[in-house]
Amino acid sequence: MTPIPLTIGEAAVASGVSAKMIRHYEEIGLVPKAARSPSGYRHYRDADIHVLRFVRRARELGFSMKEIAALLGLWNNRRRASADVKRLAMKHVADLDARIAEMHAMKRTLERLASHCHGDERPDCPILDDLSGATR
Amino acid sequence: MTPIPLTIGEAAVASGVSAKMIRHYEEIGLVPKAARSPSGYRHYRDADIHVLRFVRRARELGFSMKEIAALLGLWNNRRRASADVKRLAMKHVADLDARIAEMHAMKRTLERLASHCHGDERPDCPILDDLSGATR
DNA sequence: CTTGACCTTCCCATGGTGGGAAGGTGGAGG
DNA sequence: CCTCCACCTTCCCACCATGGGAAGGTCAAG
Repeated sequence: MTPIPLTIGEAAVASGVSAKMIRHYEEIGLVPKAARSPSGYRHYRDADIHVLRFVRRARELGFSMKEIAALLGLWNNRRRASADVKRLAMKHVADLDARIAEMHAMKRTLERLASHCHGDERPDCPILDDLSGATR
Repeated sequence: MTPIPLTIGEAAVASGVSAKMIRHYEEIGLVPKAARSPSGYRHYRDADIHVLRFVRRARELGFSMKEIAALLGLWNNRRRASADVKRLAMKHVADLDARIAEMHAMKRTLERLASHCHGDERPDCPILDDLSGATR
């Protein structure tokens, strides 16, 4: 019943983080250095997989590496205040909002320009006119 | 009345593209190589500034460098079909839509998690629970 | 014992952008 | 004319997150 540790490839499958990225996360200090077998192979236990999954999930939610480092710190700190976690999350929501608004503005502009473009064989095109600075 | 060419710094101010980026655009072949003074200084005429402004505007609308290269090609091709421009623009709108949807999904998830987080001194926090894979 | 799948480290690429070092140029004021 | 400063040049490095691939070591199955 000794828990057999996983190799990095198995850990990648188990966590959903590529082996490349696991090494990278270790290198930049986001996750602790993995234990090594006598021959130098990294090996991973349940707790390590857990951390990797945490990182993957946070990436899926769009957190930056710095934010994830902070989240991992809070996760590992049993005396954290949930307010700190919430603040970090809401800050990220605000960032998302800003980026969404920016892209939405681009989208609106493009749709407006495209709606005036006949989109046929003729060369004249309000989209290019806008880009070239005409009539602005 | 000979048009005095601008230095790269002046071109940067006139176009809104930093000198760094002007050199970069030239290096990757996005814009043609600038003419040079005898001492090697790049110099820019109105037409060149026009191109740089085109690039800046396209970047503001979120087009990638590859897309901008294509747009510049169409811009310079008097026999272009406006349909080609429109297709490129609408493809970009679709890309924006996809990214917006992705970020919106992140936002929704985070808001839901945060709404269940009391955000006070206590350590227990549904946000961290979700990230750590609990109750999924 | 060979073979093939895996592991290791190392370097390079992406996409845009910026910082900065080391050295040359140009123009204005003394 | 000389000096000074702002500008120009090229070159390398950094970011963030990820992937590709080379060269060489390891392990297990056949």
